[in-house]
Amino acid sequence: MNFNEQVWELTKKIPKGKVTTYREIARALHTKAYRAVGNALNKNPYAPNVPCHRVVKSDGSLGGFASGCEHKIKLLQEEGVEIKDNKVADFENKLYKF
DNA sequence: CTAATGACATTTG
DNA sequence: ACAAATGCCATTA
Repeated sequence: MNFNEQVWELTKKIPKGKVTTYREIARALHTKAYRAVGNALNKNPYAPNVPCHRVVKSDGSLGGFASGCEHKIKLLQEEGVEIKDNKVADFENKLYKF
């Protein structure tokens, strides 16, 4: 319960034009449950409230998304994040650290 | 309470 | 470098 809320709160804190990884979120929560983080975002009852599309995998790939990763790619590009071959360009540069 | 699952990550083949 | 297997944590059935 609390865990998911924490995940969503952190996800909400991600500034526009930046991205983060499930691992980073888990680390911010002082845990290694990147799996659970993915699960939390998957449920994501605060769909428009939480920009889950800014959360990507550790290698910069978008990972899986509920409404098609293609749409998320477009959203990220709108926010200024360039996507290259299903991966974030300048990933380390755009990566948001908590 | 036990078992299965997933929007992951890391190590092997 | 790519594909498959294994490990992880919290949630859900």
